Amino acid sequence: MASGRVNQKTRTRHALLQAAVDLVRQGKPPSMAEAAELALVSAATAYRYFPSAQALWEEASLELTEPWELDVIDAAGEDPAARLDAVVQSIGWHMLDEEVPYRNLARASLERWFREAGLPEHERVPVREARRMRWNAKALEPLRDQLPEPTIDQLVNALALVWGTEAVVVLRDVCRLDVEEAKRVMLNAARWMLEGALALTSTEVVD
Amino acid sequence: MASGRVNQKTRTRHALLQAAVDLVRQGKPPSMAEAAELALVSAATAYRYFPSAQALWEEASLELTEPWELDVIDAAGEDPAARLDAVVQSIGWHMLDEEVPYRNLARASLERWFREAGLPEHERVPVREARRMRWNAKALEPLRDQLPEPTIDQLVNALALVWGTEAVVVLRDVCRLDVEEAKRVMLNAARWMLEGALALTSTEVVD
DNA sequence: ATTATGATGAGAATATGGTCTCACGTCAAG
DNA sequence: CTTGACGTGAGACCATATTCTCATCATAAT
Repeated sequence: MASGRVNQKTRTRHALLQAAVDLVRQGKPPSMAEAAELALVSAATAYRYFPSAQALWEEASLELTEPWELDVIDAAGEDPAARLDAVVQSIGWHMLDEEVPYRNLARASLERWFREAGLPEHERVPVREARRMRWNAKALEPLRDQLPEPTIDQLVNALALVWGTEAVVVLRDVCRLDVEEAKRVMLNAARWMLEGALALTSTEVVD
Repeated sequence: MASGRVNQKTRTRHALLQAAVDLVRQGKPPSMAEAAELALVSAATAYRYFPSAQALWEEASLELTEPWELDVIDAAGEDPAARLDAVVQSIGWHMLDEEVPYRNLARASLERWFREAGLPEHERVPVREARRMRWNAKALEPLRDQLPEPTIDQLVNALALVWGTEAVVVLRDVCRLDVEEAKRVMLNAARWMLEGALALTSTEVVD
């Protein structure tokens, strides 16, 4: 027996998570009290399942994230540009359509940096698992024999600048674009970045 | 008479700000109490000058920001690439060297977005004054007659993705690069973006 | 130097986020 | 069906951030 009363526990957990998901959707700030109330659970119990409102919000946001499959890329063919387009148009654009949860994740990781800033190197949580990098790498696979290894690595990193949560924040808050304009810029930025890398690769690179 | 006792007030204000600046430099989390103590001022007084610890920290971070002059750009000559390099190498790289205050500003503006998310359109603070855009626009001025207006606008926005606070966060946290690698990628990303825009401008643009 | 104005300090008061305690009721193994 | 382990609720409790109150003291104008 794992430990009696498994159903009860998963039920409460789901109720809490679901409540948090609803609140996140509404852009509400993290609040254990509010989530607990909505989940018809006492605050004390809520804290037994999630260490803090932040944590709950973060998990709820993750819940609102699409579980993209790497297939989209291969489905786009062998042309790196087309593959990159596919990534940006599916994931990148989706982020622009669903800003809130992604902003939550961005905030969470930023906050974590400050919290752990002064701490010893060990005793740190695996901050972010950069899914983004995998997508970029996968999209650029066909370039393996056209570009030198280090250039590809740099390009993968550079593309991480162009689409993703932070890009959403930049395009919306800094550039003050509406969602449609932001999508256009994001896509063009990705295309330009790739094209530029291909064009400049022979000449100057690095500082 | 503006309102007696002006000196006294500016003195306390400066003391507080200076204390906060020191604490920000050390990466300390916002704390009115700590800043007040360091400034030899009571907490109550501190709150008379700044509405919250967050606000004080934000202003202190702004203080640690370099007051860059647009001159750097013209000094780089007429070549857009060189002008862009100048911007990235001065401002962008500086941000990588002085992460803390910039991260503070990023966090502050992100938090503000959430705080004001549910609010009526009016009653909002002018969130961010995008200095970044001005720099990019200025750097690209020589392109005025080579590229169509809308393309330049898009490029200005796209470049905002490549260098700036959010770019610092991406390169350091998501890509997990050390400062030197991050500098190289940031510079190359900017160069690629420009080159790509020049190369693709005639063919496909926008979605 | 005197004084009225207004800045300040100390600490009480409030709000909020999170922890702890313990009595209660329920689920599941027997 | 019984029963004991275990999840839960209610509220006390603590810590921190911000506000309030009022007495005190410094400063600028006289």
